[in-house]
Parts: sequence; structure tokens; C-alpha cells
Amino acid sequence: MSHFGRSGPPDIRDTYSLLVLNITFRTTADDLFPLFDKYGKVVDVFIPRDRRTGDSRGFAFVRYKYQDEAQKAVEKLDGRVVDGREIMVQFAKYGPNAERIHKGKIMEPVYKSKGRSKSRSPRPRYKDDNRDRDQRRRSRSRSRGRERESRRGKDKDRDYRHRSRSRSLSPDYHKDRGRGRYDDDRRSRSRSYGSASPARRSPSPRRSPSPRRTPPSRGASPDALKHKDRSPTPKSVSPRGRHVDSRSPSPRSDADE
DNA sequence: GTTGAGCGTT
Repeated sequence: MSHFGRSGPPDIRDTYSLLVLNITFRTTADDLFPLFDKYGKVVDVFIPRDRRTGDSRGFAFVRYKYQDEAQKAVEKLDGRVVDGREIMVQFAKYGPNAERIHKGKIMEPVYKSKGRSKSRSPRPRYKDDNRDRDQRRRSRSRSRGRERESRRGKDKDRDYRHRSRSRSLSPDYHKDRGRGRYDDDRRSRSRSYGSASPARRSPSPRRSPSPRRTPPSRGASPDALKHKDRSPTPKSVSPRGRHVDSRSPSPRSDADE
């Protein structure tokens, strides 16, 4: 859903997509549009949302008409604090159809069946380049600290994410963000609740085989504590509150099994 | 009500 056209992507023929990360979950396309539009002609603004909850996923896509404008917006809006959160603007790496994108411009996959050598730069990571990205990373790393555990090697953790993204090994979208998958099907197929109905149980846990047994670690005898706290006056207390005057609760009958 | 690495819809 585009912000402009309600019928999917309008036209990505000559548009440059920018990826906006680290945005608040409350930020909407309407909020980003004026911000990005000020730096250039924004063709469309799209914010992926959850299909179940409908909440923003925390990032948005802004499509510019010209690359120069997009580039400028990236430099200007990147690092800008929006809604109290520092956003990260950068060119989209992947397209909606898993197409390759160069500088936000969708480029169809090159068929080198005939031509062998395009000799295109794969992605040389220079130290300078890393340095830039490192700076912005600090912003998002300051959160609760999902990496707090920092297991035994950061390399491992880092590699894990790297593969998740880079490697197309996991087509499954398991983003452990609470989205999970559509379990509705499973739930529907749940076995018939005939005899395994927990609700059928007596609401009164009086027959609990093992009630809260005070741990002796305290040094206080369970009996003593129970006597003092539980029933100061056995006659006044009503465990369930249903049979106060009842003379014979009839445990067997009452406790249906 | 919350969350926080990342790349997209009719």
C-alpha cells in the first residue's frame, strides 16, 4: 500500500528507494513524507506493517524521483531525530521482488549467460566504509541490550545475523519480533475438547494434593507458620467461603473426580 | 501501554 496509490506500488520504474530504519513505531508515512519531500520529489512513501496487528515494523521506504535528491535526503535526514528517535536513512539494498538495487535504483538481474565478465565490484568493504556504519550503529545498540549476553564471541553473534540477511538460507521470515507465524490453522485443528477440559475442574483447589508447603529453609516449621498465619481460629476461617455453616462438606461427593 | 535488528505493499 502506497501512501499515494491504494493499489500497490505505483511505479518503480524510475524511482529510487530509500530505506528508513530506526524509526518509531508510531511514525507514519504522513510524518515522513513532508520531511523527505522537503529535500526532493518524493514519489511514494511506504511503511511495512504487520498484517495481524497492523503496527509499524520500525522502518519505512521512501522513493525519490531523482537519485541526487535521494542522496541528499540520505545525508540530511540520516541521523535526524524523528519523534524522539534517531532515524537511519540509506539506499535500499533489496527490492520488493528480491531484485537488486543499486543506489536505490532497481536494477534487473544481469544475465551473464553470454557475457562472462561484468567485473562488477561485489562489495568491497573498506575500513572507511565500516567506520561510517559503525557510527550509526551506536545509536541503536544502546537499547536494552539484546547483545547484553555477549556470549562467548561477538563474531558468532555477528555472523549469525550476517547469514540471516545476506545468505538466502532462511527464506522463512522468522523475525523473532513476536510476529511468529500464522498459528491460527493449528489452533483451529485443535483436538475436540471433550474429556480434557480443564475448565471442568472444580474451581476450588481445596483438593490440591500438594498445597503451598512452606519451605523449611526459613527455619520456621510449616506447622507453626501455618498455625499462626493460616488458621488462627479454625472455626472462623472458611477455606472456600462456601461452606461456613455447613456441617458436613462431604469431600468425596463434592470433590468430583 | 511494551519491543528495536533490519529491507517493501494491491
